[in-house]
Amino acid sequence: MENKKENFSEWYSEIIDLAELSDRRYSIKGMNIWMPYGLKAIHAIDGVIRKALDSRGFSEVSFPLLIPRNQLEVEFEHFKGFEDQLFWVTRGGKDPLDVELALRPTSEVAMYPIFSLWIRSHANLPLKIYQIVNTYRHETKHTRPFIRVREIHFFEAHTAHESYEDAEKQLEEYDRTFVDISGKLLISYSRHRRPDWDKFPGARYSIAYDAIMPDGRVLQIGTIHQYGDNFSRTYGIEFTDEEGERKFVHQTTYGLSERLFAAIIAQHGDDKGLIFPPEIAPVQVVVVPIPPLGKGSSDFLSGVMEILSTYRVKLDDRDNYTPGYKYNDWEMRGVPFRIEIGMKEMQGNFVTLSRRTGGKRKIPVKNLRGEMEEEMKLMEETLMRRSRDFTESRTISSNSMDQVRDFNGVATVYWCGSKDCADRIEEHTGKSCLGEIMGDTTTGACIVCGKEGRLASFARSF
RNA sequence: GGGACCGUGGGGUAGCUUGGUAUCCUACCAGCUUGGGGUGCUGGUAACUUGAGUUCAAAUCUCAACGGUCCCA
Repeated sequence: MENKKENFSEWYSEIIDLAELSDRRYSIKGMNIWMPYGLKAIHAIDGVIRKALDSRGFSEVSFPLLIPRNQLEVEFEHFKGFEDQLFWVTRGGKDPLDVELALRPTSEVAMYPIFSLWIRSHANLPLKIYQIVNTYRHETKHTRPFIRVREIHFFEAHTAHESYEDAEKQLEEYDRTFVDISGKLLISYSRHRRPDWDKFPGARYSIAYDAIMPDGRVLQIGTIHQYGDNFSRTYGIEFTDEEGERKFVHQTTYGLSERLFAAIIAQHGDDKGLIFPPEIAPVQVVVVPIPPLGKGSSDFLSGVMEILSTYRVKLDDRDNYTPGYKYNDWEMRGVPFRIEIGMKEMQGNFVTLSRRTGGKRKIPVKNLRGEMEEEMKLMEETLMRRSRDFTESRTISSNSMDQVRDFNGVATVYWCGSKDCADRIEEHTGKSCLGEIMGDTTTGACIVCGKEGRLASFARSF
């Protein structure tokens, strides 16, 4: 393996290749193949997201992929934001289409005309739906698996509310949702209110979740948007309130994507390869038999497999590979736990458990079920702590432009909020403005102009 | 948008300057061997992005297309 800290880019593409997460050899740039192992992982991530949303009253839907041009061009600001990245379907068979169809870059425009049919009265509100679908953006920049692709494995929640205040409360619920999700994926992140010039096209304002990667750059792994009534006025999404008055709904969205997977790979992996959080590991425990085993081995092995059957467990009984090869192979693939079973284990009626994060111990077979549960929890704690420590090590607060420039990571500074000052900082440091840090209430002198400002982050980003 | 570089078996590469037999590693297949941290040996399959040009002869030189990478805005 490449050294992860020294050359993240190479490490990243090498591990995706070796662990068989994604095949990049498809002939369209930025459109990769989900291989079985990678697909299992992203489906598990989907599962974590579904659980977090379903438990909060969201319902899953699925809208069509194609959006007619006329429907798209109605909301000008939104359209303009995506215009340069749209894929178009222009023909049906040999004949040109009367109305050209765009592949959704996101689904506001597909959904909202239908929202106006679904929503009649306050009794229909709040409307809370989500979908997990592919979206399409014609990226021209450097594409890389899970980070920048043209066919995106996308998650989007959409809500509609009676009032702006209700919509604001929804944003807080999204935050709690993301605490749940990131707590299972064990990734650390920070929250920023994106500057006005960088908000989602059509939004009142946008909040982003940013994760730091090993090379010090930042990856936006999630966004929440307050739309107010920007879209409902355009698409005529009205309801009758309790007083019989017609009003426009206030809307929000919440977007996540396969970039979560990228963050997991990046924040947990090491020089041996991947480390999967137990919750989403395609294989949680691998059992490696160590020959020669002798009599009774199949009973012993199947007994252990039975005890572990509540987990995603795999018995590696390939006989053309040595145990050492298998250790390295499964470690590279990020399996959290390995159980070794040889003659010694069979005679002593125990197993040897090895953690991907380091350390081995012997566990009597009769205690295995309970101990495994404990070990899973411990592993989660270890990975979460590592991820937080890592993020902390890549973050500084500073009041020196040179230090902001030279630090390889995220620098937080006081910033007055003006575009001019952000431009000055970006120019001097090569880092771009992520926006004000959410939840921080301190104030200080802007690093550029000296006026009162709030704490904001600057970093190179993907 | 501007510039630079690169396309050789599944992956990574040598060869290109000076035109002629395509190298090595890895992966894969078969067999034997081995097995508590990437066993070893033997044999085998498999490649010059595409098109045009120059030439007796092109991976190599020229032009174009397509694909990719990196840097700058």
